[in-house]
Amino acid sequence: MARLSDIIETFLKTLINEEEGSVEIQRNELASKFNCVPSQINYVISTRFTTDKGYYVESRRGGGGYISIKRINTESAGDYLMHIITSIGDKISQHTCEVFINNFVDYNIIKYREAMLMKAATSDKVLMDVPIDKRDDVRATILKNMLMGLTVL
Amino acid sequence: MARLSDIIETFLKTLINEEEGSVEIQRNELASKFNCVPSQINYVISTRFTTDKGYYVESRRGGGGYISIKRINTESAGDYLMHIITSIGDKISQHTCEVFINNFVDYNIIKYREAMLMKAATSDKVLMDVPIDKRDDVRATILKNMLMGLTVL
DNA sequence: GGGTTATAATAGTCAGGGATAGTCAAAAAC
DNA sequence: GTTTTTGACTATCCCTGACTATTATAACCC
Repeated sequence: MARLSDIIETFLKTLINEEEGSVEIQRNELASKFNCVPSQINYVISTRFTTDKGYYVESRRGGGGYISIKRINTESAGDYLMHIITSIGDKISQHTCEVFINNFVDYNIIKYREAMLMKAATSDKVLMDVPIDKRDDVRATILKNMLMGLTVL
Repeated sequence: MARLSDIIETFLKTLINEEEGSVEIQRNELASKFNCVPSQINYVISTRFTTDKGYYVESRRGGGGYISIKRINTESAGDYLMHIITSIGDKISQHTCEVFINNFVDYNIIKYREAMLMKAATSDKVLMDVPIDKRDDVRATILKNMLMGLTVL
């Protein structure tokens, strides 16, 4: 019962690693390789290869069309973190928060144990005593403050 | 006749033992195995597989959704951490919290960066939006949950 | 040849259906 | 009175397909 979208995601990420950061595909070709409708490729890309997750996607229609995916260069983790910090608004849901944290791990910005700490500090479970209308605010504050702490190092 | 929730609890714990610490289930499937409504699975998990009891739960909805339960590793530093966790009361001031964290670093339980994260997540600055009479409770919860996270592995 | 138009070859969008899991409060059981 | 059980309602995720948009190239006309 493996989800096809996950398989395609993994396939693309492997390709990106092999190609050192970028890959160019043809939508229909990839779709037929995985026996799915072409639009599922769009679905995978729009849910897994977003800017927030550190990817840059370009495409072109018509004859010789293509989709190219590039991993954003994260040489200076500090800059990337600052970018993320400023992009986080005043509120953030637990889910979105986890997505961010998982990405930091993917990009080797934080370690697994650090991710566990961050998730533990921003889970709904931990914020039970915070009024529900304030919960996402507190979470955003905690997350941003932890990230700020990392940029200092 | 034992209560159904207890039976399901035992079943899951047996599975976790067989699978060496973790198990992945489908909510509806498990519910139909025990002839109960799916939400009873949620009840069992939220009452028997809590962080306090040493479990870590993740899930995903939609096609191919699942619920995964992991038992927290209680070996090595885990025992010491568990001891600390139980010694922390329901409330803790920012100052006491920092003393704890500094000690963890001194005793090589956590690294410097991890300490930064923990302090960032438990500072008064970050808990501004939490009603003052709840602040020390939330801080204690966050601290304990972060420490629990470290015992997972 | 140069410009215009038709055709084929792509990719994008969006709304809907099905498959899960989550929440919450009432009812039932203990 | 507390814990367990239930079910209606909600939220989320994946997959599909019809319809649209864009691009390159071939065909056509002058």
